[in-house]
This record gives sequence, structure tokens and C-alpha cells, in this order.
Amino acid sequence: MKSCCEKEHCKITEMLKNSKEYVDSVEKVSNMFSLLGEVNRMKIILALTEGELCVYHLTEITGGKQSATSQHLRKLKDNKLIKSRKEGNLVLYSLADEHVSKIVKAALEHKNC
Amino acid sequence: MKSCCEKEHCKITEMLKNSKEYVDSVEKVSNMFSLLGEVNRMKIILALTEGELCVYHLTEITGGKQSATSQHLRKLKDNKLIKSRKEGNLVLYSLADEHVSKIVKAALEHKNC
DNA sequence: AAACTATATTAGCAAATACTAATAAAGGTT
DNA sequence: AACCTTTATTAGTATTTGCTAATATAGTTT
Repeated sequence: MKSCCEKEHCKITEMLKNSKEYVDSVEKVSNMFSLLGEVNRMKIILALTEGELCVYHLTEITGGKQSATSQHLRKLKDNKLIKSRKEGNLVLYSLADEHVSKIVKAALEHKNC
Repeated sequence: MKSCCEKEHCKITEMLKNSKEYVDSVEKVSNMFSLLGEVNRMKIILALTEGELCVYHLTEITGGKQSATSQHLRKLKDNKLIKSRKEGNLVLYSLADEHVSKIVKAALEHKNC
């Protein structure tokens, strides 16, 4: 194969080739997107945008089974997108920080196509 | 089950329950995130941020096989994240619009954790 | 036309993913 | 203590996904 379209020294291309750090951060962001790439997890995040909620309510929101919700919550928590606290019987979930909700909301607002 | 944490009339929760339109747009955005949730596709999008590129170069960037790249490009194109034009032998890909690159770049810049 | 280059498509496979059903754990109530 | 409620975990399964290898298509060059 010859080289074809001559586009040398693109910043990002170079960084992808040479900077392990940059690739790492790309992988992290990509991983975050994959978490949001599941509708029910996306719904969970959106709901939590307005405050903390218990598993029961989050299950209502996704419309799935309780165990499915718990598994989604575990993934989101393992990846530090959400946090939880216990209140008696309940476990209340909330966003770990504003970071994610900003991205999701921005994407939603933009997406009028 | 009883109701537990009393959080009624959350805007987003209500919309998820009642607005088919809103759910549709959530699904669309979620679908877009799932596309970006694969590292090699994310790399492709990032590379295209700086201009159009042919499949050969995009394959170099992902570090995979040509057919894998083609399949990723197909998905991205089917979902209108990128577009393509032919130039002789080559197919040059570019971003469909600024929308996606803004989201990705914003996420990358934010993600210093 | 024959050979070559670039890209797309297909089939087949292995790994990842999301689900259900069942069960466990942990706290609250009687 | 026995029972109820809420949440978490586990095992099993079906689907989806991303890959490779092989082949097809399309344009270029000789």
C-alpha cells in the first residue's frame, strides 16, 4: 500500500500514535460513553440529574426488573459516575459530580436532528 | 412494594414516563454514545476532527485491520456521524457536522480524573 | 485486458453484554 | 423471633458486538 491522502502531522493523529497518556484518556472517555450508550443507564443518569433516588424509583423509570437496575447501578458506581448512601432500608443514588450530567444534557439539547 | 424516597414530579422522570418524544431523543443520544463507546470508533472520530482522511490512514490510526475499520466507518456513516466522498481510488471520510466533535472534545477536556 | 490498489462486504467465531429468575443479605416492623 | 421490604448477587441464557479471513467491487496503471 502506498500512502494516499496526504495529511501528515495532524495533532490528534500524532498524539494517538505517540502519547500513551492521550490514548489512555481517549480510552477512559470512550468507556464512559459506552456506559451512557445503554438506554436504561442513560435514563438513570438523567433521572439522577434532579437529585438522589432509590433503586425502587429508578427501576420504575427504566421499566425493567429490579435486579437489572441493580446491575446497571453497580456498573455506574464502579466507574464512578454515581455514588450511593444508605438511609435505613433504602440505598439512595446520586451523581458523583456534575461532569456527566453536563455532557448528557449538552448532547440532548444539541440533538435536534 | 411501597413507595420510598419521596421525589415526585421530577421533570425528567415525568418526561421519561409520559413523553414518547423525549424517550425517543434519549434513545437517539444513547445510541450515539454507544457508537462513541468503542475506542477505535472514538479514535476515528477524533482523527476526523482535523479534516478528512482515507480508510488507509484511519486504519493506521486504529491499529486494526482494514476490514474492521471499514465496518466501523459503515456504522458511523449509517448513523450520520460521518460522511464520505470518493476521490478516484480513495474514499475520504469526514465528520457529518461539528456536533459530535464538540461533545467528544468537551468530554476529553473535562476528563482529567 | 491484466495487474494493482483501495475499499466494502460477508461469513464465522469468540467475547462481551443485558436480561430473567432465584437467592442472599440487611434493615425495619410486628 | 418471625416476617416484610429493599437492595445486591449469582447463575444461566440469548443477543449483540467486534474481530479475522476471505472474497467482491471499483478505480488506476501498465
